[in-house]
Amino acid sequence: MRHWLMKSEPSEFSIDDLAHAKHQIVPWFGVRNYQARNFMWRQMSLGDLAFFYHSSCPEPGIAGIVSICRPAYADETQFDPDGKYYDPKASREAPRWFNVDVHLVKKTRLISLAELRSYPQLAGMRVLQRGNRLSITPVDPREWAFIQSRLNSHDVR
DNA sequence: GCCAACGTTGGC
DNA sequence: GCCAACGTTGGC
Repeated sequence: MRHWLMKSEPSEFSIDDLAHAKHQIVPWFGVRNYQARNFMWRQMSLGDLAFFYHSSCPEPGIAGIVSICRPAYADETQFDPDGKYYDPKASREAPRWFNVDVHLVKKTRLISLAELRSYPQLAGMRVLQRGNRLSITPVDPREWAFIQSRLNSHDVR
């Protein structure tokens, strides 16, 4: 099982939106970057866990945990000529973009970007690297475990 | 709003 | 295949 971090702009789709979604399951549609697509398409498996990260907002950071509950399939939004995710080069016979479905495991306290940066144990995290823009990144098992320990601790922050 | 970093596009 | 121009991301 692998671990991931998946970014979403809360103004587009937040952890609370997921909490209120039917069955707390949504397709992770709209990814239009090949590297991120390939992670979903080629490497994500049923049961993988991911941090749900809020980006481009007043308080960026980890806001929850989700599980991958359906492996990659063609992203429906690429076929909608009226939608903002339409891709004229994609067809049903040869789809370009794929998405998984994610299921809410739990909301967590917000672990802010600043807090993540404060831990030397996380210095190698992709999401903390300068210039990182990738919306889906793998998370090292040790980094995953460390963040879990911060979520479980009763430290006041 | 600014700007650094990065990905994509398209002319050659 | 190169690379300049352009668009997007995302923190600040």
